[in-house]
Amino acid sequence: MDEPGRPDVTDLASRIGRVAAPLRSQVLDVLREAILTMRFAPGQRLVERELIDMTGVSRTTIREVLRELAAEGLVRTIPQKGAVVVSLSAEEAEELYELREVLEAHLARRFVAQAPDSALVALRRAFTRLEDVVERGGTTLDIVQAKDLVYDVLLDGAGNSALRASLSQLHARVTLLRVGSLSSDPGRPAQSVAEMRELVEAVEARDASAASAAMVAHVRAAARLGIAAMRAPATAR
Amino acid sequence: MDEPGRPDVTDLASRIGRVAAPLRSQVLDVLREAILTMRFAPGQRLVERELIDMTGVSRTTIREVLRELAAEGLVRTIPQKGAVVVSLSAEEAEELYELREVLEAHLARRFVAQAPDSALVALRRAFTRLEDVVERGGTTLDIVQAKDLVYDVLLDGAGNSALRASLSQLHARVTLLRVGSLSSDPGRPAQSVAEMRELVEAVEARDASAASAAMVAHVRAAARLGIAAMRAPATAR
DNA sequence: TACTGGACGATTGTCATACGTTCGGTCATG
DNA sequence: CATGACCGAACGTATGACAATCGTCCAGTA
Repeated sequence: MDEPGRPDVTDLASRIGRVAAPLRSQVLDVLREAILTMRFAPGQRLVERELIDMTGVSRTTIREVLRELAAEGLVRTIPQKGAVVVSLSAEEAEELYELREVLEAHLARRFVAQAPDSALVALRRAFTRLEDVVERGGTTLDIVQAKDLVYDVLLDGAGNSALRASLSQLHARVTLLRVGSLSSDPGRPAQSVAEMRELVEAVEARDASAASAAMVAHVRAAARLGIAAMRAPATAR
Repeated sequence: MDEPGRPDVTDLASRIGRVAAPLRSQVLDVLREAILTMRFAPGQRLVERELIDMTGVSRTTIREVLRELAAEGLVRTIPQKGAVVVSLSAEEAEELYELREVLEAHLARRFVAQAPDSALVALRRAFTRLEDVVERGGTTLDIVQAKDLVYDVLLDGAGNSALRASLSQLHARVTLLRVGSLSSDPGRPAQSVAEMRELVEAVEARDASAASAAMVAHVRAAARLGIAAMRAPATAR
């Protein structure tokens, strides 16, 4: 793949070409972020006019972004009423966690089966970072980010972009609960780290079944808390 | 479910409310259909102006639809160049089939585990229909539709809408190959039916493992042909 | 008082138009 | 033949407009 004597053109292209980031995608990122960090609460209406004032872009752009968010499953578009931030029912939450279980179990297997050694190193590094953040009591946001990084490494190593796409979408939707579940129980982050340690060690031992099992255990634990936390506060509907 | 003495309000609502089907969603359906039936070939550019002339709707609407198609993974939007019908590389095809394998194996298990008897009946009926269509040599489109019906029953019975959403998206993307793989080999449809018969019988025997295995076998067989067919004609890229 | 009916404002759905920017190809020129 | 200026096509974004719809408030009536 590499041509040693020549400068890496690909890298140049990615650096130069991207100065012109489509305005639309920037807005998309901002709004997605706002939803996932609960700056927009589930159930909240996203009125076009307000988004326009908020972002400074035209209605055209806003509307296109809302379509994308809808297709990603982060907002629901009610005819003649507009976009509303998705709020999950307990049932839907269970369904999502069930899917995560299946996909992440596969992710673990895939990673063990075919990740190069460099990916193992990266995984250990990302996990250590997660440990650090949790130990020194980072904010929920910090923890989530560190965790996302771990997943990122896993997805890279698994080398299946379709899996990445599906899981990313799933994670985004589950995140609408995860913030709640992580912050609800002070002991959860540490527990979560312990679960991931199981995973990392199984992976390093190249034990696919153990890794898969550890991942399933992790998702199940998250699911238990996530769903419990959601049944309790009775999110109106 | 039925209240014999009273008119069915739900039905009325679904009949009346839907007269005002958002124009946008109609266009979305039409374009999606056109892509999945290869009326738009993979790699083909979708020029906004042409779509406008073709559908009679405004550019605004067309663009919003294109955003949704992009988020669904059916078109790719190249900055400053516009929408292009996705064309899968052999690698991506393999990734998609791998995912299908995982998700459909789970689908089979879920169905066995929790589908009500009525779903079993529906499954048998849908499968019989598929048999019929294949036996009397229906068109590729007929076969695909009959098969989609089988999957629909399976997804209904599994009762996980998130799984349905993920698999639907996957199927849509795989369909960009499937038409080719089904029509390439005259014996394939019959073989495919045989594989599904395994599945149906395993399901009827309430044997989750067998059902899952049958499903995996089915997907693998489809994958083998689909990928082979795609490496052969060298789809330009 | 409670209910019906209608007016009104807010917001979405859709359209038409406009303009700067970028990409790709043509064509003249050295 | 290669280079660079030129030009048209198409996209990205913005603006303004108007009908249709939904929710709400208010007045009139039983």
